[in-house]
Amino acid sequence: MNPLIRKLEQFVRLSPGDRTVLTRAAAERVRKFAPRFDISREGDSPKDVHLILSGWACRYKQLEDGRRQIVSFFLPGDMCDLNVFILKEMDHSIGTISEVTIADLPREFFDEIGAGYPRIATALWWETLVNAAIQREWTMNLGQRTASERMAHLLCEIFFRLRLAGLTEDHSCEFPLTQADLAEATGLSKVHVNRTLQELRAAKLIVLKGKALMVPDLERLMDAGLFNANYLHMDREGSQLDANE
Amino acid sequence: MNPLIRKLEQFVRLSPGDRTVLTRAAAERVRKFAPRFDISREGDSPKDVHLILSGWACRYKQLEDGRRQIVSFFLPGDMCDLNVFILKEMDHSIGTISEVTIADLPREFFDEIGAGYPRIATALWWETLVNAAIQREWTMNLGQRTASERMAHLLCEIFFRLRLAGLTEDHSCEFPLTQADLAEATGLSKVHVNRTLQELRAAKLIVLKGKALMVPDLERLMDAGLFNANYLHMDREGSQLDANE
DNA sequence: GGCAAAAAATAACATAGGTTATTGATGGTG
DNA sequence: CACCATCAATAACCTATGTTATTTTTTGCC
Repeated sequence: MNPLIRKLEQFVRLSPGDRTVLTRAAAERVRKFAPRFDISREGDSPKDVHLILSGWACRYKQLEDGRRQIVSFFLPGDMCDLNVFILKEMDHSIGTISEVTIADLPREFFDEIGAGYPRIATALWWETLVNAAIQREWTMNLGQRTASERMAHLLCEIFFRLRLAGLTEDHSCEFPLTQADLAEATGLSKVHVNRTLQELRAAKLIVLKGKALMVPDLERLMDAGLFNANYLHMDREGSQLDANE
Repeated sequence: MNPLIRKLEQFVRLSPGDRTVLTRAAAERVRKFAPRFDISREGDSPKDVHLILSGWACRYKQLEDGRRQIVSFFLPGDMCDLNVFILKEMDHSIGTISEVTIADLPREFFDEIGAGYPRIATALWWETLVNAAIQREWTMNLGQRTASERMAHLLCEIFFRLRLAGLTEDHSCEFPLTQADLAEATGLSKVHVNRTLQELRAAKLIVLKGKALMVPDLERLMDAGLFNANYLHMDREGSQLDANE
């Protein structure tokens, strides 16, 4: 099932018609990319909005001297900025981590949504606002948290987001990031990422091996990362009303 | 003149009618706040979109143990997230730096814009996308730049943004931030902010005294901060077309 | 125009995390 | 199934930035 629909339904109730439109859009113009491939580069002219159907990707920025920062991850069901196409150039690059399938959503798709699908429009605004909140939380993460807090926080975030898209199984999830990726995302060195992961393992907070992550006790990992899920805004619109139904 | 209009006009051409609507909206429901006052707090239910008419404010987040991070600055002409009111709670606080005047823009204002003011709608999307890009750049800043690069970068960003809103004068601008504010924004300690500013002063990159900043040579400060203004997307929509007019 | 509070400056010392280098484990592929 | 490449682990050493404390300067205010 389409992870975007799954995710948006956590926030709004979609009608069968809403679901059809989203399913159709995600089926046209599908592209597949190998791992470690750039889908688009800083300076490119943005054309479509990309929707991740499967696999993990990231946005990153690079300084002239080569320093690289991953500024966000794209997990299945995530979309890059709505309306990007009004900008002249991309200010960052988008690259795959694992093998990735995307659907390119053209301008017209969003016109259609705006005109006739108010629930989807609201859900997409929610997505946009949550993405902004995530980016703020990363700022907090890099600015204030220590290495192990930061790592724990990032792992919590990924786990929550995957769960929302229906991609976790009990205490586990897929985890295709290398320690080098984690270093670029956390602003730590590779060596220190390694030390930090050992620390989290020693504290029995994570089991990370191969391309799989297990979180035996999410509450404890959240505490270790000073993680508060508020910023993911995982509560259904008007859920007060639902309670009265 | 309204700094929002001034800013948006850098991106789209507004009609007299557009300007009237914006001017009117900025004149209703105006509130004034003392320096160092919280306009809204994490956990509050967002009601209106705030537009800064004058003064400086910031968004910040705080950990239970008191560590605080300023995640963005609001300068005159800036707005907080469009459509915030669809979320149940704020995930951050908004506080003033200097004395601040804001206009509260209600939901209905945005309905009106969506229905009848396409140029303003586009301009507001542009604002939203630029704000997202700024937040990504802060992530980069905190993750990869050294203390002095980071400080130089932040000062460049502020200077560019003020200039866009028509609030610089030649090489100078108002600068109400304390070193403690700069520390919270850059993720550095107060002491190190002090050292870093001295360094920039010694290199004749800035003259910072009282509540005023002077940047004798912006190019050199940009180099010191590895600052590339791309992410501010300060190019007019369809400027290719304009060239043919 | 003098006083209290805030802000900035300076100093001495401490440490989290970075750097460079080497080795060991995994895994994809011809 | 053997080889090369990538990834992870470990070690020794280094430095940018943090911490705590004190002093000086600036600012706002009665």
